[in-house]
Amino acid sequence: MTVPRETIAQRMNAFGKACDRLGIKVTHQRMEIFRVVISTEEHPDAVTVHRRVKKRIPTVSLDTVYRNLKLLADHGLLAIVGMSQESLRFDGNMQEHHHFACVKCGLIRDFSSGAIGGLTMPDEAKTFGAPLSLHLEVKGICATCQKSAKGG
Amino acid sequence: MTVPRETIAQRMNAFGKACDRLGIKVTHQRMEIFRVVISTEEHPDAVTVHRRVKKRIPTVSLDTVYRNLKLLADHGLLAIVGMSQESLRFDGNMQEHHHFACVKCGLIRDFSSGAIGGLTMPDEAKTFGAPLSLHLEVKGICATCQKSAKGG
DNA sequence: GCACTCCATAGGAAGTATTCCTATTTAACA
DNA sequence: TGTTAAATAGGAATACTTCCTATGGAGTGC
Repeated sequence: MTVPRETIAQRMNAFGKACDRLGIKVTHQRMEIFRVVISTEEHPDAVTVHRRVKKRIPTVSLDTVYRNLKLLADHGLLAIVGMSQESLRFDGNMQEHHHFACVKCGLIRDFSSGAIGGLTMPDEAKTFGAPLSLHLEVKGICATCQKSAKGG
Repeated sequence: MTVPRETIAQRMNAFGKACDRLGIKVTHQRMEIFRVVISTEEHPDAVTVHRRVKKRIPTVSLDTVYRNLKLLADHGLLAIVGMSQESLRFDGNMQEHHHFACVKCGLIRDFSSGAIGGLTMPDEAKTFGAPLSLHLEVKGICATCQKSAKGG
């Protein structure tokens, strides 16, 4: 349930190299923020990360935590769970369906899939409690954003 | 791409009946809020819903929109997309994995699944743009919340 | 029609979450 | 060390959501 010490050490090592490769500085704050996130399986929010980083760096600001979490997510070192930076979205389609979500503009579209229609609840999900629903979440770039990227 | 007029009419009809069944009043505001959400496939946020409802009911308040969207979601007439009312969550696990999310307490846990490991991108998802990633989102009640529900 | 009751609403205030602004600090590198 | 561009702290500003409370309105019994 906890992340092994050696796994963390390995990833901290890889982190330094990744920063060099990406041309971003390896600051004390940045390292500790990354360490907090990879050291837990509980998917903390920014305020939680901030609280934990403050134990080592009491003056770290919340803005720095946000800035770095987003930067690291942009570079693929972390992931943002759920809809990124969006407000709540509402869906009037109550039939079983899946989602395509554009990571650029936040567009969300429903689809249903013949091939995936008969998806069954994986046993692994049952170990956490009682599953209620199951759907696919596809992230990608929507056609509109693809076009505007070419244009720009 | 747009929702057919008759589908909307049918669902508005069913909406009235559902409200009666649930013992909640069919107010003008509530009807228009519902109508806005079922009339589009774009998964609007609360502010967008508010803006559209105001075209018909200029004095409608944002609070009313929020209150009703949540009420209708609670009763299963609408769905909330993504993590409900939560702040951003960060994930240090960059291997392919799926999520179990507790709808009560917001707990999120990763799992990987042998059975679902070889999931392939459904063709339907490609019609919206370029898919980048694919994962399962399981919603349910975690073991802890199950226990406390029994206790209470 | 009138009073009563309860649910729903408007509008603004309050509470969170996130981002912006800018003077200062610091990592990286010669 | 000195230089420089990137990064930071801390507070202000913004955005999103919920709370508070007086008011409104539908249904019920009279």
